[in-house]
Amino acid sequence: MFEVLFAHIEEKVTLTDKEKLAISEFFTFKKIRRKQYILQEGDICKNMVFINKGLLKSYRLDEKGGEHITVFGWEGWWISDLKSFLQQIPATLFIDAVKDTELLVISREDYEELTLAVPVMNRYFRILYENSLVTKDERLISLNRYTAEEKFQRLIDYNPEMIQRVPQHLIASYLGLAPATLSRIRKRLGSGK
Amino acid sequence: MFEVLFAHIEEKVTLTDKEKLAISEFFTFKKIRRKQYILQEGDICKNMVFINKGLLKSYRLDEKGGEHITVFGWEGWWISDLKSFLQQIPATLFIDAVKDTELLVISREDYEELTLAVPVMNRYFRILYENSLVTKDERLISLNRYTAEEKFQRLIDYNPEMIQRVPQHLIASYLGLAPATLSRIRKRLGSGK
DNA sequence: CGTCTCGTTGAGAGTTTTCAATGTAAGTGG
DNA sequence: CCACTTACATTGAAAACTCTCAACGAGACG
Repeated sequence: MFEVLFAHIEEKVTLTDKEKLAISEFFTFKKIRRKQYILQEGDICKNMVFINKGLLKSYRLDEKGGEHITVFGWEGWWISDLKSFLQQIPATLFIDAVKDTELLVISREDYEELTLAVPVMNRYFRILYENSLVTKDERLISLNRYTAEEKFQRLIDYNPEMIQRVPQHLIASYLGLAPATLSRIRKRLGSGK
Repeated sequence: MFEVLFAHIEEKVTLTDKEKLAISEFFTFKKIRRKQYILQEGDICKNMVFINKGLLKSYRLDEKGGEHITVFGWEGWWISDLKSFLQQIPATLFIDAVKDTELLVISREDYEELTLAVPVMNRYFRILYENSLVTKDERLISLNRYTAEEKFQRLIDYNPEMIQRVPQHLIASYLGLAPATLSRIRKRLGSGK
């Protein structure tokens, strides 16, 4: 049940069996169905979630009900509304399942406890966040001032896995494009896949 | 010389005098002039930089020489090309001084050493990166699918300090807008300041 | 005083969106 | 297994937005 998580942690730091045991006791296993929410705007984000299997999306709704995806999560990724989770203030994001998904869940208090009980987890989360920052930086650069076509081309170049896993209209939302625009771009690029 | 840095760290974790001494030995103080680079595209980013005083910008140049600002840094902020710094690969960013600036500099090796020598710094950097992630998330949401006017309005609402500190054409670059567009928006908003 | 830097403004060009219609695939319930 | 509904991609045409290019003016600085 914890294999995916431990494998992910051990890419970054070394764990003893004792630490693994300690870590495992902070998490709860959970299955959720397609379309099920794990967080809605206005909720306090009580949990950080590690994805064992499946596909989630986090997004914001605008005034007109339009969905703007901030992040996808699949096997081996963490997902949450970090701001809401860390500061325990109302969330601005929704998170729900694109398909049936298996999760490992840790609460805010347990997250803090975990870093105290297993100090090497500070190091793990530090490295995890470093990597996230790098990813987000690249995404920021992509979104800022690239044309629609360039954004999509960069996704193909740097994140081809997403194109295979995620339906096109969700990719459009992720790139900040109208679905119609993305469709036209793909035609122009010769169905760039 | 280290007051600003220690104050910043102590907002997040507690330091003993011994730890402060240890920390201080990893940093080098440096002054740089307006327009001076601390990093250019293609360099390996050797240092992470804490800003004591002044104003820096980090940016990317496009094919036509256009400058796209990713981040500003002033008193109490860290700046670097994190990807280049952590992985020791060529930088994609430029970083230079908007005005004369004072820095505390730490090298890649010393950064790693520091987290080993003063373990509480793992906690500090973890929290620092958590906060950065929250900021970047909000920036991503802003850039993605908001109109120019909404982007600027959100900057006023959420980051008014930047508007006071940073010249308008650099703000335009930061928001991914042409300077002319930002000027027109301000007129529309009644010189929104 | 001359040079730069920076902000403003106008007009036309280009990109992307919106709205609507169409076709197809997939999913659901009888 | 069929009929019905929903979800998704495609396409066209017009509208909306932002950019580019260019000119101009004001202020800072040496």
